[in-house]
Amino acid sequence: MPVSVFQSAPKGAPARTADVYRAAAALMVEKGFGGTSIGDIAQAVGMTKAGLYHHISGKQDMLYQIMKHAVDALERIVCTPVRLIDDPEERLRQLMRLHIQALIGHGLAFATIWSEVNHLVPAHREEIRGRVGEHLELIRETLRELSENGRLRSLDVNIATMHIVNAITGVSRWKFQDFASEEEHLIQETVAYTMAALLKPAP
Amino acid sequence: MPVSVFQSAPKGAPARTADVYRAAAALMVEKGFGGTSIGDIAQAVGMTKAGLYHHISGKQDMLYQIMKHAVDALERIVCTPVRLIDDPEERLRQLMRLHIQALIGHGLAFATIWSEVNHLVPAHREEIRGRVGEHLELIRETLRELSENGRLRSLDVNIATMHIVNAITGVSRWKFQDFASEEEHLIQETVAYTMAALLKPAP
DNA sequence: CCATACCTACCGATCGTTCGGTCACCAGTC
DNA sequence: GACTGGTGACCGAACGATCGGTAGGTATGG
Repeated sequence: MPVSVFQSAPKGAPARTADVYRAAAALMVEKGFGGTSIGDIAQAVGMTKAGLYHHISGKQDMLYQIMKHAVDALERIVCTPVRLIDDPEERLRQLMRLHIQALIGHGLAFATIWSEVNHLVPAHREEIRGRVGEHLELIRETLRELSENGRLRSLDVNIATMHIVNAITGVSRWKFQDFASEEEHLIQETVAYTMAALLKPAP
Repeated sequence: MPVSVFQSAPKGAPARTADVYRAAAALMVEKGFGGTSIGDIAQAVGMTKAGLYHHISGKQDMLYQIMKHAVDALERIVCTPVRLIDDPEERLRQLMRLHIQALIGHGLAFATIWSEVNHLVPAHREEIRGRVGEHLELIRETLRELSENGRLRSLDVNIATMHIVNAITGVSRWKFQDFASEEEHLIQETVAYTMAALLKPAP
C-alpha cells in the first residue's frame, strides 16, 4: 500500500479533502482542466458543488494545490531516496522505477504536473515549473556524472533528459488503457530501453 | 513551404475553412478541447462565433474533421513514402524524421490525434484509433523485420513501438517552448537516441 | 454550544448553437 | 448597362444549458 500523494492536506487529518484532490486529479488527467467541471468532481466524490467548496477555495487554486502536493510527493518519494545512491547508473534506474511506480500507484496526481501546468496563473506556473526544474536538474546531473565516468554515449544531455521524463510520463498514459496488469514488465522494459539509449555498449 | 494538412477541405477551394481548422488545432493543443471555446477559435481567425458556423457543423465534429485530415496527412506525408524504403533501419530513421518535421511544420493538427482522441464520440474515436493503429503497425512491422535480421536488441516490440511514438510526439510538445530554432539538432539527437535504444551495438 | 461537513437554492457569466438578416459578388436577361 | 435573382461568407442578437461560485440553512459529533 503506497503512501498517498495527499497524505497531508492543510493541517490535521482532513481525509475527505484528499479524496477530493485525488478524484479531481484523475478527472483532469482524463478530460483536461477545461473539460472537467466542478460538478463532475463533486459527483465523483458523492457531494454537491456547494459541498465541494468546503474543501477547496476555487477551481484554479485546487489545481495549484494538487500540483504542489504532487511536487512535494515527487521530492519525498523519488528524489530524496534516490540522491542517496552513489552509482549514477543505479541512481538513474531507481529514479525511473520509483517515478513510474508513483505515477501508476497514487491515483494520477503526478501526471497533472506535466500536462496541465499552463492552466495555472502565471505566478503559480512559474513556481511549479521551477520545482519541476529541480527534478530535471537531478536527472541532468546524473547524466553528467555518467559522462565524466566515460559511461555515457555521445549525446545532448538536455535533450536526453527530456526523453527520459517523456518516457516516464508516457508509460503512465498507456498503463490504464493498453497495458493493464503488466506493471513490472512495463517498468523493466522501459528502464532497459532507456539505459540502452544512454549508455555505451558493454565492451 | 510545406504541404498543408488541410489542403483539401470538403470540395473546391474553401481556403478559409482550412484557416479555421488550423487555428482550432493550435488552440486545442495549447489549451485542450474543453479549454478552447468556439469564441476563442472565432477570435483567432477574426470572425464571430456565428460566422464560424458557416464553416463547421459543431464543435465535436470539427475536432473529428481535424483528426481525419491529420490522419490522412500522416498517411500521405509519412507512411506512404516510407514504405518504399527497403532497409528497415533506414525506414525507421526516415519515419521518425518525417513525422517530427510534419508535427513541427504544419501547425499542430497532428498532435491532436494523440492528445484529444477521447473527446470524440465513441464511434469516431474507434475510427481514429483504428487508423492510428495502422501507423503503429507500420512501426511494429519494421521492428519485427529488424529483429529477423538479427539487428534488434532483445526487447518487447509492442512497448518499444509505444516508446518510439511517445518520443516523436514528445519532441513536438517541447519544440515551441524549450528548444526553439534548433529543429535539425533536435531531430538528429532524437533519432540517434532511439536507434541506440533499439539496435544491437555495432560489433 | 459551536465548529465541521454538508445541503438546497440561487447568481451572473459563459458556453455551444441557432436564427434572421446583411453585403459583396456572380450569372443571366432585357 | 441597368435590373433581377441567387449564392457564399459573414454578423448581431438571442436561445437554453451549463459553468464557477455564493448565501444561508441544517444535521452531527465533541
